[in-house]
Amino acid sequence: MLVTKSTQTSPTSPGHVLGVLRAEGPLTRQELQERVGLSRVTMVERLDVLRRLGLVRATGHRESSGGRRAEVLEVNDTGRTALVADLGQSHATLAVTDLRGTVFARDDHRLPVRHSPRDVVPVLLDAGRDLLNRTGRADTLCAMALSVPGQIDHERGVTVAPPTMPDWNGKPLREPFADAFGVPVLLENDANALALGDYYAMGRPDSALIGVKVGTGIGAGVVISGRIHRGESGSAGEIGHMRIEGSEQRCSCGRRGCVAASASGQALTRDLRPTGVRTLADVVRRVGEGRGDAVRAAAEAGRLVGTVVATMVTIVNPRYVRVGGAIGVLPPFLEALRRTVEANAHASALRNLDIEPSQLGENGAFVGLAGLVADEMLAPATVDAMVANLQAAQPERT
Amino acid sequence: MLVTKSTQTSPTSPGHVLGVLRAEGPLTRQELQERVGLSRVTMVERLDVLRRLGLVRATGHRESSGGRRAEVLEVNDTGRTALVADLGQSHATLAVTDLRGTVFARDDHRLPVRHSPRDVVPVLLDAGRDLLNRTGRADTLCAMALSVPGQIDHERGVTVAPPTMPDWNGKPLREPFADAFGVPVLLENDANALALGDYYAMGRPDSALIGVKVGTGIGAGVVISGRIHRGESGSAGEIGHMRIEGSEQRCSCGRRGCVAASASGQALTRDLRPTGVRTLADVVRRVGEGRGDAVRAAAEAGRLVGTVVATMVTIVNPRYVRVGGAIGVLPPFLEALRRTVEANAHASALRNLDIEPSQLGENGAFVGLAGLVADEMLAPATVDAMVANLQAAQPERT
DNA sequence: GACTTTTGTCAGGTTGGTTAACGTAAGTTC
DNA sequence: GAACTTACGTTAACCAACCTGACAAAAGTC
Repeated sequence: MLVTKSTQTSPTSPGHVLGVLRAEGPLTRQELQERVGLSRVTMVERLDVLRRLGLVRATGHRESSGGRRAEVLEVNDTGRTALVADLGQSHATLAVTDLRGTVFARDDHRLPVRHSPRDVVPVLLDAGRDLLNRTGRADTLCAMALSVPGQIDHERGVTVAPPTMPDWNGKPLREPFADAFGVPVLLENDANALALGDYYAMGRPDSALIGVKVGTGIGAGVVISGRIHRGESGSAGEIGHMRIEGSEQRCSCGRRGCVAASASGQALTRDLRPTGVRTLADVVRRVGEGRGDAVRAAAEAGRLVGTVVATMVTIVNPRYVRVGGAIGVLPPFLEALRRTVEANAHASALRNLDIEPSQLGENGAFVGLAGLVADEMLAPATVDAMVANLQAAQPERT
Repeated sequence: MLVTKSTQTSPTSPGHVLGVLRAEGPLTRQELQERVGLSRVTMVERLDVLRRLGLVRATGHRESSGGRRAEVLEVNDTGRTALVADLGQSHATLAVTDLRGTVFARDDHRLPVRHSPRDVVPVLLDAGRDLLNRTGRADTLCAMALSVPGQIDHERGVTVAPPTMPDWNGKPLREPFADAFGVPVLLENDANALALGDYYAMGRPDSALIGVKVGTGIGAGVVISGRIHRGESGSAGEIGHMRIEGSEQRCSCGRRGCVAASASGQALTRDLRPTGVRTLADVVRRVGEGRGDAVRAAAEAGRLVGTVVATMVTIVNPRYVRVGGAIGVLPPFLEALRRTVEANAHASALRNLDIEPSQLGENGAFVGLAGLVADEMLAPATVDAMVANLQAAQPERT
């Protein structure tokens, strides 16, 4: 009898109460009442339901104002579990997290460069099951989220033309995982996931945030009003394969003159090959060691990406820019990018602008994906549906 | 007793019913019922209220399916009046419109290039009063909307640092008009107003739209989810004063190398001065006549703006680009812009892209401003407040 | 004229919230 | 420890909003 009827979410429903608590941070019952506009009696009922679902919890007390202290409530985002995975051109990383992005366990896999879903999916399924068992959190699993390079067709649940992963084009990605784990599967572009990670890590501000990822490839994600802007064909922010004027550099996507052909990790590896570089890790190491040719190459890449980011900043006028990826966080790259943005962007867009490296290191995508799961599972409509199911299961309680 | 209490808009309130009707187009009562989820009895009550407020009207009938024909209802966006004004560097145009953007009367004023609010505002007040009287629509006036070049501080209701209108910086713009006409005053950037005009003219699609305006200056507006994206300091889309690399052209804003310094109407007028051009109108005329030097200059400007628009398209991935302004609609400019975008933008962002000249000609900004007024006055919360006032005025009806 | 469909209205019932009152828990002040 | 204050939970009576069902009129078709 798990019929999830389409629940109409009213501005007084439990889901909405949870939404207010989620948006306005830890609150006492009284504060919640005022903000939602419910009576004390009804609020007790709402919170009772939410607590039975494990969605809210007490976190402490306000100071006494002469009597009993008020209990402070917050959304319980550590009780449910997400299985998240970050899939790249040469790696696949899984993690088990809670809805806040805390990583309980992770598992890194190296993959051949031209891997195919047939090889990789079974590996991910096994590794996911294993991770869930090891952490003992299999029973609280509520969703899975997966980040991949390239655009995603969210309606069909497939990746579209990932330039460097041709075998993945059009392959169904949701079904195998949904079938194996019995939970919904969310998909997101890798740069978008990273941008969301930094956004959530900032505490979900109202302001817009641009996340730039420069690793093997180049991508960006734009967070507006707390959500990734995806655009008409899901390619919003895919700045890697725009052309820069005057360049004829051949790109791995088949065209010429792309930004990624000159400024990506792949391009740097190629350009520094005469100096003995073989892998992206070599580039990173040499820049870290301060080797002149590597530093200059990173700075030039930062300048190139910076011209594009300057336009992004002028168009979107965000509060935050966060730069991640193996190349993106290198100081010479970031400094050149920052200087270029400051020289080229519209003056007033620079006034409240804050360009920093991504704060999250290796777990950036995981935090983003976990937040995506949280937004999905803690959305008013989802919560109200859970409440309806709960009450269908326990029709009368005496 | 016109106390407008802060009305909580429930998903069954009159305001919400109107919102559904507005979003889903003309509907019969039955169709509305299904979509809103109300019983017939209640829907009759809702529609009664909305009709008494003059907010819905019948527009015709469905074909009979064997019995009485169903009446088709739609939002009445012609009953209320907006006073809209478009303020530029050398002109001020007022119009009286309905909420759909139909222009009943307009009035053009030429202004000195370095005008100040002290001179212009009284002129606008007089002209506005006159227009309202002439059209006989003064009694249905519900709001005023004003578009100006430069950024707007929406909280304070002032323009911020309009580069070419220094006397307007920080001057209160809402108060004088609000006091004179006794209605709310909305402010919007001129390029944003034009973008909104084209957006509304397309029937408010779900897709994103970028509006580019190239007249005396250069600006752009980004419409996402039916709303202008304004950004952190209200300068989103202000592409005119970003720097293009390699240019040292002095700009009217005081800096060097701005896009507007090379590709705006002002820049074209300057560059073509040796050939006898004096005004922007001269440029337009000569391009229309096919004069080689003017055509080449327009095409080069289109190419320059196109490089920026290519980045915009890649970042935002919109469904529509609309190019307006005196220069923007010139075929050589538009063609060069289109070619540059198609050469430089991300391939998949080009797939569903539709680049056309702005459809609205001289009235573009008016349509945008009228739509802005409509969104404000027909918003659920506003409507519910009107209903509350109506019922406070007529407490019991027998 | 008989039938069908849409629209309006009345009346009674259900639901989901309200206020009011009481009781308990957990603090502070003297 | 007693008196007071504030927070929290529960019950009961109440009330407004919306629903269902029944009836009727209007406006079509066959």
